[in-house]
Amino acid sequence: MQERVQRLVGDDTKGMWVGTFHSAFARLLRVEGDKIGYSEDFSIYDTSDSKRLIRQQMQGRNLDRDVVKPRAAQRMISSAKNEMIGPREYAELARGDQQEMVAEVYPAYERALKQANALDFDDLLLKPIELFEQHEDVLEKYQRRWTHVHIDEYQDTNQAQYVLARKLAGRHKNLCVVGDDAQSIYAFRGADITNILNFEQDYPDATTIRLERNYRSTKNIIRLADSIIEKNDDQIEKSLWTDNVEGEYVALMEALSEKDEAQKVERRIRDLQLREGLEYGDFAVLYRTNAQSRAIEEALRTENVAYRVIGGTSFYERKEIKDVLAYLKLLVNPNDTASLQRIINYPTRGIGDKTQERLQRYAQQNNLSLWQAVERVEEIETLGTRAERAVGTFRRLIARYASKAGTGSTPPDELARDLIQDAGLLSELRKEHTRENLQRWENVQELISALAEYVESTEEATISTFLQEVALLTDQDEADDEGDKVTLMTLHAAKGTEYPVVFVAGLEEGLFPLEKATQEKSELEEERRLFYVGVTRAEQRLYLSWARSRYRYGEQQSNTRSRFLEEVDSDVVRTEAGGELEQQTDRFKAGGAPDSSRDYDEMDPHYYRQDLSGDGGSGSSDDGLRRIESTDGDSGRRVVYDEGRGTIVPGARVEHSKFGQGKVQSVEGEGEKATAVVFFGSDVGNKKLKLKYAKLRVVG
DNA sequence: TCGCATTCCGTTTTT
DNA sequence: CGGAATGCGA
Repeated sequence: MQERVQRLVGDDTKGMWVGTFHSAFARLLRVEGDKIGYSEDFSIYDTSDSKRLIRQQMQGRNLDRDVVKPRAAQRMISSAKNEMIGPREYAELARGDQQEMVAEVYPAYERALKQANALDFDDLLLKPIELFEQHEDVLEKYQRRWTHVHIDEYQDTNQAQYVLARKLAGRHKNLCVVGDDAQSIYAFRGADITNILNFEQDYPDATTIRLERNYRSTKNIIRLADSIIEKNDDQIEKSLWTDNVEGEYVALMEALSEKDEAQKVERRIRDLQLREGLEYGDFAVLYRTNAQSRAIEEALRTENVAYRVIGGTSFYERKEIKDVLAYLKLLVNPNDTASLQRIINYPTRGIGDKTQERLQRYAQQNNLSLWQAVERVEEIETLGTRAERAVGTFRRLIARYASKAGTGSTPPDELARDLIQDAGLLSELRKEHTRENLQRWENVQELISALAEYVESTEEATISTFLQEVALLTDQDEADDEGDKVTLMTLHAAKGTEYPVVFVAGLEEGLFPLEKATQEKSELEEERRLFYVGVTRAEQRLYLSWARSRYRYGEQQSNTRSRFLEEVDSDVVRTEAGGELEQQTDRFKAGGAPDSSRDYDEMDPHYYRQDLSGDGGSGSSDDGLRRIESTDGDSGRRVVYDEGRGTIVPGARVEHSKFGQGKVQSVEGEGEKATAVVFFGSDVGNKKLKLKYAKLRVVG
């Protein structure tokens, strides 16, 4: 992309910039932030830093965490910011306990951020708007510098990005956006599809060019994609076409468990690689949630198939990395309270909860940042001598390195290495010789190397710029790791990529679409667009897979296959055996279908007598119920199928005293805790029932 | 204050 | 299941 843009613009790339909104405006704020009260060394807070700050504000004000948890509060505040609703306006709009409490925390959170000289992700867009509004001249400067503005994936822009684009393009009116409403998958984080839908109204002179020819995929894949997206009511009419070949059928793979699914994927990859001469780099495995990567990784690892995982707990999200980063942030920006709290007592140095509380109280009372309180330990009367000494030692450690960093005489990587050594971080990791600790230690070394490399390769590199860049790394940045490897990622991370062979795994009700997203039409349609995004990543071959059972929350859960599979054009799909896809178009109608026993027959407990992993066994228990057990391979987890309640299985038709007849969608837990999700027709919808209480009668 | 044990709790998806 | 938050004894 960057290359292509460069070719368009020519060699004179002065003033040109390619990247995300966030990193563009973070850099802009570095230069211009002082005009609205931020020094260039501001910290960038990720979601967990924000959460930490919010939790603290709630504690400070004695707010009941049962009403709103910090995590929820963080999300609510973030959404508000995405819609450009400030604390004052929020307070006016707040309705109900939760929102009213958030209304109380929101302004305090904003003050805390300010005091920490920190910006959260949302601020990186909001503050530039503030800046442009208060300083016309700055806006003008950038309008002149960036005479043309191009925005890709415009369907994923939010309100703030919309305003920024409008402002920047305000002078030259050279704005070009590319987007596809069918690929809008970020509504949950404030992306506003109306930005793209109303573009022609907002810019009446705009020319619209429809891109309806697909150069990527085979006819079969496009037919499948079309059949998916046409189920959405909310969309712009398009007719896609391609000159590409018909191609292979789309294959549907059915597995017994997530492990089985992973193995099937792995075998298929190796098979294609050998027979079709494909490389590992030609394959992508896509899934709905990051947790699903584990099973697939395991299968690939056992067979020595090289792979890379995009996203998930990425390198920079690991605890040990965040710890080191927190030390570095503190050097650069001592008022960064979230970072200070993170490491003030890690490794433990005698500054426990009580001492921290007292520091905090002192800071609040004297309107100081936490670090400023640390600097004045001697004045804090509530502290004993032992605590005072511990805090003093810590203060001197940080101050020593901060001044070293200030003079710039020591190379940043060397400074960082010495600091974490002195702070005891390295010896903490060497304390116990476990494999995990060794890995963590290596990760820390890798971070330092990354810092060294960054300093080497970047003009005017400082620790501060490094930290700001690192905070904004995206999944896509991780992707260009070289090497011939299978790529594993979430469907969200797959946006904008393409691969000869694509697997979309985990097509099960409750997982994809996610249970939570099935109630609201708009959310279900977003899930469907996500499915659309997934299948349109494929160039040559597409595999869809689902597993009859899957571990979730450490419990085994049985599943029915995703409703999306019942919706697709079955003419282009074949099962693994080469058979046609049998769809159950009526499965969501409650009235009872002629073939409704089909699922049930397949779910007969005997079905599971087939050994899942090679070393299973069976047994019986003493409660009078016959059970079939198998031990699930290396995990040693016991899989128990309870024949006593046996008939309540996915697919079974049941009757409830209040809701009437319905169809079991999934069953979770066992014994006392067993629950089932039952669909009672479109009026009632899905209900989650405890089998212990809900007396379900099996009918038919 | 620390360290261990126990309980609790959750999963979307991400800049 | 696994990580984080809480509780308790030393």
